[in-house]
Amino acid sequence: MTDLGYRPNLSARALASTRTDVIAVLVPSLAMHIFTDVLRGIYDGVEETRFQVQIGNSHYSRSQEERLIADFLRQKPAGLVVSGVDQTDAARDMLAQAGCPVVQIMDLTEDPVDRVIGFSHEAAGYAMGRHLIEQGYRRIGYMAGWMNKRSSGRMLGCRRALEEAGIFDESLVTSIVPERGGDERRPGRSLGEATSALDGRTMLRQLLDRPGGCDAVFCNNDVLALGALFESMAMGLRVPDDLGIAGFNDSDMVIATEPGLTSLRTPRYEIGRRAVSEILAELDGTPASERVIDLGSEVIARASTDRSGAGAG
Amino acid sequence: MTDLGYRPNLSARALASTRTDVIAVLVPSLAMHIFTDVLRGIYDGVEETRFQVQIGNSHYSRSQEERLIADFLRQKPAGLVVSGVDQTDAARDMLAQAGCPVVQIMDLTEDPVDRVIGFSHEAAGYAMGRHLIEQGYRRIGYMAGWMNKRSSGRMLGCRRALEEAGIFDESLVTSIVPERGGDERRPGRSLGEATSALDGRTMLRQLLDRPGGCDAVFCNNDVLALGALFESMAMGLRVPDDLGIAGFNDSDMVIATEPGLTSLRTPRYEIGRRAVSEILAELDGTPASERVIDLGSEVIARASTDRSGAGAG
DNA sequence: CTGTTAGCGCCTTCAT
DNA sequence: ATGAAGGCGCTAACAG
Repeated sequence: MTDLGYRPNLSARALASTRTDVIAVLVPSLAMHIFTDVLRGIYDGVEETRFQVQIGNSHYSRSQEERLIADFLRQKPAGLVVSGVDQTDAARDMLAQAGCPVVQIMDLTEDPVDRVIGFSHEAAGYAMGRHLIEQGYRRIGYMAGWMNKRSSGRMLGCRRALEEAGIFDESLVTSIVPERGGDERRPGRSLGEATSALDGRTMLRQLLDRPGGCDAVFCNNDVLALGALFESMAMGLRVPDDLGIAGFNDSDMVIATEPGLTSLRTPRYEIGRRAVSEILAELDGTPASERVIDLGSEVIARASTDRSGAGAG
Repeated sequence: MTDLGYRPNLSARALASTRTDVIAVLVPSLAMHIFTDVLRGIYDGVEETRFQVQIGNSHYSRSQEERLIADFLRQKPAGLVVSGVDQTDAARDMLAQAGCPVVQIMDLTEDPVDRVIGFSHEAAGYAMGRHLIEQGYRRIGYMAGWMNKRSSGRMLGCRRALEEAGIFDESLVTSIVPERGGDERRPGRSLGEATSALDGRTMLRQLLDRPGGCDAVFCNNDVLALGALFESMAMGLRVPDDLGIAGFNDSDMVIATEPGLTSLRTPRYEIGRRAVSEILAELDGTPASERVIDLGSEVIARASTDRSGAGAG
């Protein structure tokens, strides 16, 4: 087998076939580690294939997302991956007409444009709510950096669990900025910028100051949880006895905290990986799976919410 | 001004002009937050321009990097950004013949292929070494997740500072895997995977077990430093009195620890941003700056290494 | 089934 | 200055 060194010209091929080998990926942020993990899965998925990945950053703005979709579609991508299921109607229409596989990721919906791969944020929030209740916490707060459809879903799930137990208290929900149409900007800093651990410290103090205080807090991400943990230490609160702390994402940084932080493991890498494999399968004409693919999530219980006496001090 | 809605066909344009609007970016890893920040700068830099970004992941392998460069060059990119300055000779040759602006980033060299934008890791390591010495530490350890040219540079800089002070001890250097030709794999996990805070805990224990122990540790990244901090707490060591801890990168997670973690702020976002603007300038025919652009770095001293008595307990 | 040929839509050159 | 035309290298349609 001699390699003649022939390398087809991609531009010519693209022009003649009106198709490129580009898989376009739209993420709402590059600052949040959560999407970095998805991208890792996507890049690993296209490795050793002829496909290239192009990323667009919508900065959590639906209008910008709409523009990016139009731009990307112009290049006749081989496939399109978009984050979330709450696109504008115009965006949805474009996606439906894309003429290539389209995968929505990181959330679920009964009615995907083409295919959706993710997990239920509502179920995830519910599971964490249940976990905290089962550990005996009764004044459970929710701390969100700022709201979007997915983080609201988590909160709603948690709220449902608390309501079922008759212990929901509206005043124990705090966030930096509420959701507002999907085009909001967070005052003082750019939207989509990662919340910092400092926010977690601030918000924990807010929650503890509310009438009745709180004995546990479900943080919207692990960085916030880390901040809450340090604030507890600074205030002399014992975790998990005086205060339970739970995070979200189960990022690598939290597995070594002291006490270990309970968190919600989400299948970020797998979602990226799977999104690519579904696109490749669809291009091959072998779209194996269902249109709605739920990869689930899992509460990883650690010492920060362990009141059984086994792991707690 | 009426918009006729004419949208040139990018493939045809690329074919006719033998040029694309793609800026190709090569990173060694997508798992390390450090490169995510660079990418943010790059994406912000191309926003509102006609340029697209394509990312290649070399997984810290020079041979894979070489292949990716060849692949990218085939598409006649508008510009090329590569991480580091230690490419293979073949890769350097290709880059020199690229026929487009080439920017090496994240390090410095006297002899860039075209242009280099970064900071001196040696100087950064030296500065941190000096800082720890000035705070009165004498048994200073260095903890690297695993080695590459840049992390070795930091270590060498720190070493030089310690040698100048006559307190360097070879046995106080620890890492998970040594550098070995740039194509190494870390046993047990894939190379380029982020070191976890657990590694920081393990390595701190190793360092403390060495004959003579250690009274400060410079960690190769903030996640390691976080692990070291928690391990100290678990062992009942007081930071910064019994043990000084310094990290590297000054990531958002460390600014809220208790005590605050001293770290080295690096211009990651700016490097990405600047790489793009240099490419655009060169394409415009207005290559303003010098070929070697040093964006510097800065020790951010916090309580974790503060022995002045002011901030320490 | 293999071999040939006409575009794909733009850029660039050359003539006007 | 403006306009006409060839060709970039490949794919796909078609003829043999």
